[in-house]
Amino acid sequence: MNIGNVMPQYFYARDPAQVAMSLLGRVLCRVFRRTVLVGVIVETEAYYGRTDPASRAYRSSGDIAATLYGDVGRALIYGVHGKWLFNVVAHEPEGGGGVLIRALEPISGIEVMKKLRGASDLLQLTNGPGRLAEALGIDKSLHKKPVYLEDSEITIREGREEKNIAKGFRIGVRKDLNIPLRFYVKDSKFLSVKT
DNA sequence: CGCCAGATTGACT
DNA sequence: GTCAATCTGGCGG
Repeated sequence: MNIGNVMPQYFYARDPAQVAMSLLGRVLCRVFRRTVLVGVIVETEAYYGRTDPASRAYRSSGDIAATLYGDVGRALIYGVHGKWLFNVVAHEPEGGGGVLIRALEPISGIEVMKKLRGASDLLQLTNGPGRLAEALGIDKSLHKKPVYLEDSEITIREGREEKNIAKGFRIGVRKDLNIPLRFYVKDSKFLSVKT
């Protein structure tokens, strides 16, 4: 598979929902101790800024909120329930927001992913935000790193443009907005929840 | 400084 | 179906 060049920074300078949709079929590429770990993005969620009750920027002015309103195309690593979640900052010039990567289809470096996860089932390696972070060795040390630079430890690449897209409401969110902000590749076997 | 909730997961009844 | 481990930021004392 041709994983292509990195997506340029301006790719992320749009409405988070647009970016979340456009990221499906793209490739997440992580360089971890000389090994390249690669997966195709099959599930994403969009989050907004202060107007979104589910967003960490809803009522905070800390580092995470500042990052959500800062440079687009940077990783936002956030810990919940002891797991790390991987997001990319994406928003229009005057706004704030980001995209949560929720599931991948493993492509390369699968043996290393299995070792990092302590699991052997291919379908269970990267089918959830906490799981894919563990499988790719993602932790807070990648916080704020650009994903649009060729020599970055973590990058997002062209891959392909996915057309078979389905929508739904966000997973695990207590106070969701009234619009569907979860996007996934219909019929993928690697989703975080079955629908 | 202590307490609590949360964009989760895996083990167990 | 239930439940608790585990980590960070926000908020009250």
